Amino acid sequence: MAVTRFAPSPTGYLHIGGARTALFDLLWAKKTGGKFVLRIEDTDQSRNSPTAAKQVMDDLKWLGIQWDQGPQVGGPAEPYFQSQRLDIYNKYIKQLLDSGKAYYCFESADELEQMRKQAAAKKQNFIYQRPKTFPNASDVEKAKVQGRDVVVRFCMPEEEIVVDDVIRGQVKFKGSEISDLIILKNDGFPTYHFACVVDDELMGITHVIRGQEHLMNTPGHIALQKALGFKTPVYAHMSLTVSEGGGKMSKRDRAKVLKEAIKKSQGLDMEALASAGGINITELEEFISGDAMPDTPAVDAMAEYLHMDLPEINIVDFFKSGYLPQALVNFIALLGYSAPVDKEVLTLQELIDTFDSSRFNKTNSLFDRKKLLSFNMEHIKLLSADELLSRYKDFLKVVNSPAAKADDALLKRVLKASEGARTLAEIDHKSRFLFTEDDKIEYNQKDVDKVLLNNNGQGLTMLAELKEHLRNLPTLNDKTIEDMLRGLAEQKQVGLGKVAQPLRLAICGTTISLPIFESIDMLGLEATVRRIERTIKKFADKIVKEIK
RNA sequence: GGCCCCAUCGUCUAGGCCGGUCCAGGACACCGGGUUUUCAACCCGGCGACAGGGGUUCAAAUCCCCUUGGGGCUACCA
Repeated sequence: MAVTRFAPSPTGYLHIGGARTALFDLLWAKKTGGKFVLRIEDTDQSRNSPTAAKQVMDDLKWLGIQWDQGPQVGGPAEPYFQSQRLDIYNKYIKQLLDSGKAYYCFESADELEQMRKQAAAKKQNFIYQRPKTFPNASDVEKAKVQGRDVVVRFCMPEEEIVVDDVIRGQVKFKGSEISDLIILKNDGFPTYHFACVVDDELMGITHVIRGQEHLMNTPGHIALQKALGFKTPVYAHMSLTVSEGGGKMSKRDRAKVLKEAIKKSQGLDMEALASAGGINITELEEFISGDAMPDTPAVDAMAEYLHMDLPEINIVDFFKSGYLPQALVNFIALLGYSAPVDKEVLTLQELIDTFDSSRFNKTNSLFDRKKLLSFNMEHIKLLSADELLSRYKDFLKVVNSPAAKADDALLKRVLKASEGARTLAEIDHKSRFLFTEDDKIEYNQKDVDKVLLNNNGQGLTMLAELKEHLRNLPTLNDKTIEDMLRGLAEQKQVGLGKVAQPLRLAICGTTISLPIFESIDMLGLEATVRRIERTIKKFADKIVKEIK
C-alpha cells in the first residue's frame, strides 16, 4: 500500500516531465491499492499565478490522471495548497529553533552572492559558515528594525547520509559537504525543502517518486526528517527525459526554437512580431540577443504569428497538435521504464495492472516524437467510434477548426474515412475542405500544374467530362462514385489516379485529402459540381503548352 | 570548479542482481520491395548496438577498476 504524491508548483502549464512523474505516482499507488495525493507547492509568491493550479489540474485530468486526495476532492490532510498551511510550518520551524537545530541569519541576497563568489574563486562548493552562537530573539528584533533580511537555516548534521533509492540503490552523501539549508524565507514562507518534508509526513506519504534532479536534495530532506522525528519515505528517483539538443526537456526548448527561427528569417517586421506576442520591442530584442525568455503565452503567440510549429513541451501543446491523452500516457510510461509484457501499446489500466517498481531503468531517455506519432496512431485505432468522436470534437474546439460546428454524423464519417491517421490534426487538415466555402478553397500551385495543366490540360479536360458523369449518376454514394470513376478510367485506358487526382484537386485544392469516393459523397453533388466549374473557369486559360 | 547519477542498434528498450541458453531479442525510425485514388495506413525483406582500456574467470553485454562521454544539482525556485 503506497501513498504517493505529485507536488507541482503552479507556475504555468503541466509539462511533459511533470506528467511523467504524476503518472508513475498514480501507477504506484493504484497498483498497490494505495492513494495518490495531489499537493500544490505554491510557496514562491513571485512565481505563482492563480490560474496555473487550475490549469495543471485540468491537464492532469485530460491525461486521465485523477488524484484521490487533494484540491477539488478534499482529503484527511486539508488544505492541499501549501500557501494555506503556513501556521503548520511555523509550528515545526519553532520546534527546530527551540531545540537548537535551526537558527536565524540576516544576510542579504547580495552578501550571500559575494560569499558564493569567494567560494567559487577558491574552487570550493559554497558552505554557509554556521555561527558559534545563534542569534537570540532580541537580535532578530534588531535586525527587523534595521530592515535586514531574516531567514531561518537548518543545521545540517556532519555525518554521512545514505539515500536508499529504489532505482539507484544506496547513494552516499557527506553531511559536512552540504550547506545549512534555508527553511524559512524572508517573506515568512517556508522553502520547498521544508514544506515538502513536513507535508509528506502529515499527508502520510510512503513513497516519493520524482525526477533525478531531486536526488541531491534528498540528504537534506532526510536530515530534516530525522531532526523532526519524522519517518523517511521510500525514495525512487527516476531518470530524466531529455530533448534532442541534450539537457532535460523544458519550456526553454520552445523559446530556443522560436529564437532560432526569428534570427534566421530576413526582413521580419519586429514591431509587429513583438505586438503579436504582447511584449514590447525591447523585450523582444533582449530575447533574441540575450538570455531573457518571454513567458509561455508570448512565445506561443509569436510562433503563431510566424506560422511555425514549436516542439510540444506542455501537455496542452500535445492536445493542440492532435495527440490523444492515451497515446501520451503510453509513451511517457515507457520512458525510463518497461512494462513486463510483450507488447508496447498499453492502456492506462494495463499500465496499472502490470506496474512493477523494479522495472525502472537508470538512463536518461530522449523524447522521440516519431515514436509518439506511432503510438498515437495505434491509440486512435484502439478507441471506439464514440470515444474518438468525443476526443475529436474537443480537439476541433481547441484549435478553432471550422469543422467544430459540423454535426456528429458527418464527423463520424470523416473519422471512419480517416483510418490510419496519426494525429487528429491530420484528420482535420485532410477534411477541412468539407467545411470551407467554395470560394475560400485555395489551390496549391504545384499540384495544379501537375494534375491539371500538364499535358495540354489533360486534367482539366478530364474534369469537364467528370462533371457530366457526376450529374448523370442516378444516385450518389461512395459506391456509385467509385464505379463511375473506375469505369471512366477504364474507358480512357488510364490509371484511376488520372481521373481521381484532378477531381481531388478541384474539390479541396490539393492532392492530399481523405479517400476520394467518400470525399465526394460527403461533400455532396452540388458542391462538387460547383467546385469543378470554378476550377475549370479559373485555370482554363492557363494551360501550359508543351514545348517540343 | 565541487558533489552526485548514468553508459546495449539512430531512438525507446529486453537481457545484467542469479556470468555460459545472447556471434544480443522487440518496437519506432531508416532503406529496399509489394499494395494503392493522394497522403497515410497495410504486407514482406534489409541495415543496425554491448563507449574504450584493463582486470576477475575455463567463460563477461552481464562482476570490479580506470578513462572517455552524457546528464543532474550547486537559489531566500520547486
